[in-house]
Amino acid sequence: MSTNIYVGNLTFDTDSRRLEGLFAEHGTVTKAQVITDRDTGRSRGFGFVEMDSPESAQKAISALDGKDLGGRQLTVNLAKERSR
DNA sequence: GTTGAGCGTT
Repeated sequence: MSTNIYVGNLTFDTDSRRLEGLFAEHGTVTKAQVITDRDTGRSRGFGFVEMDSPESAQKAISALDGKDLGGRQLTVNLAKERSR
């Protein structure tokens, strides 16, 4: 099982700590990171969150996927492997 | 506005 979560369609003002706070409402967040472009340093509008257990991750996903945040509907699902 | 990095190879 995976505890790695992808969070997309974020507003560009959303940061890691906001993600952490959001997911912490549904489980224990072990890591939270909003991705910024490595080359330009600009926000990419998505991030990743890791929970302490698969059940927490799933719970957070079902609870937050499709949620409206800052006017945009969040895309939340299990993250894929780093390579793309 | 959509799936992470950096370095040689899961």
